[in-house]
Amino acid sequence: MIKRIVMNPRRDATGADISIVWFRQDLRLADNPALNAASERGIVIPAFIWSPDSEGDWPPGGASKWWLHHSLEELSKRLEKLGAKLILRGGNPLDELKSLVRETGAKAVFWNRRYEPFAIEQEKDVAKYFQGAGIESESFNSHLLFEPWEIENKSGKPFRVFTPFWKTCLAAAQRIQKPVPQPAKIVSPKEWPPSLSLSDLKLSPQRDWANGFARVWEPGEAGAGKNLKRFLRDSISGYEDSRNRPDQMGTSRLSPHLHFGEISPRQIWDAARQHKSASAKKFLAEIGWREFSHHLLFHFPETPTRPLSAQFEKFAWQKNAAWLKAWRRGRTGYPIVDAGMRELWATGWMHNRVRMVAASFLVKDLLQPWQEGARWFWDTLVDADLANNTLGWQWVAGCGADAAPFFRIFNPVLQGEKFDPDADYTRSWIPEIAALPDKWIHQPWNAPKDVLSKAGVELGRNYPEPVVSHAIAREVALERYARIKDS
DNA sequence: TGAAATGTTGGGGCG
DNA sequence: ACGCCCCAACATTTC
Repeated sequence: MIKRIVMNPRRDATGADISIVWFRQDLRLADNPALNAASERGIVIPAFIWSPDSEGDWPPGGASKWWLHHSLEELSKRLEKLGAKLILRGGNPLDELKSLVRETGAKAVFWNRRYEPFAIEQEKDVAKYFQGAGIESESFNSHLLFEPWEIENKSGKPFRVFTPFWKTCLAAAQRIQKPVPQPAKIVSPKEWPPSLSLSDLKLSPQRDWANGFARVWEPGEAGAGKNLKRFLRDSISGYEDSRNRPDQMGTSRLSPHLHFGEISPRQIWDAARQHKSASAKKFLAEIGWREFSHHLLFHFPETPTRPLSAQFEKFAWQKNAAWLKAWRRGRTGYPIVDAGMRELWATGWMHNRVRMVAASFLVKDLLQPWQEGARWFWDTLVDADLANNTLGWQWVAGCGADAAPFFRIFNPVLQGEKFDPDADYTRSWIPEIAALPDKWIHQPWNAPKDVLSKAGVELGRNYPEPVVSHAIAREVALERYARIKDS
């Protein structure tokens, strides 16, 4: 194909080609193929466009915005060290890219692909426009190990079950590309186009509720690297067991870094596969679940709001605003559930084991639609990711791909006793019952009166009575499930 | 990446 | 010594 030459009077005086790198969920310099493509070509204009109105029904929530603010700050600093600058814009992505091309005389636009339905449409529009305008545009995969259309079962359909999906991925593992190093230098234009300042994007919370976040998290590429290093050094060998322990630092805590692309799955794959243990395989399988969720969202774009299993459309939920509120606030009266919900609120994250317990409780004990839970997580998680969040909630509700059977109902008392045996986790998030002995801390309503009063616990006053009885709620849930089962 | 109900087994107390 | 019962421990089935 012959490239059309576009004369532009404002071309950079050096004559070198100018390319825009449209940063999105790839806020890193290493293993960033779009950035590398641009820097190999010549002058690079790195740009981020804040466009919450172009995110379908899923504009980033408060916690995500907090993270994004700090991640952009870090990316800016890293680019500045290379003599470059991150151009910030707000508005419709295509309009802003058009302006940037016009202002800079850029000849090419590069980006790394996303897989949410609205993001795919956005990219199609951008590619189509620039093709028509004679500007080169190219997108790359850096967000997944494989493209969703590359992995299929023998009849050419997407997998709906994780194990065969992941087996197929592992069999194709030699196709996973090695991470590419970050460009040694980035050539800058003589003059930078206008940029908003970070504070103009208004990503930081008005009220200062995110203090707890900063104590736990270090957004950005450096923080991602530290977490990976710490995990590989301290935790991967015991991961099989410790991953289920919210009272321990047993997980990688890479989820928000992965969501914002501060680290790529290829980098994680490359680093972790050196470890040959069963635990390392388990960890890589978690990267596999992330991969699976993205492939599913690509193939089934309705699933953020609609159950993959159609019969669940008829499930008789029992909407109850008070119960939903109690769950959100961490006031259900079930300590392990409340601890998780408070950890989420305070830090923007919840341990995965506790996510399963808390989610199961909302869906199966409180009979609230899983979409309500997904929406709350979306607003409060720093790692809120449409693919992962959707799969997680549909898995818990039993209505998605490779879902837990509906009748698999977590008992919050047993889960607490099993996975937070010393109750360190529960006590740290629910100080009002911290003085209860281990025997009763996961079920304070069963504690003898004198034990409660000795611990300074007055149920219904400083800690709630259970919002529902688990034993009864379980029966009700099973009965409602039976009603839709064979339809 | 469950839990509860139900079934089975085997040791020990006891007549 | 033997059979019976109880029940804990474990296994299987069911939801």
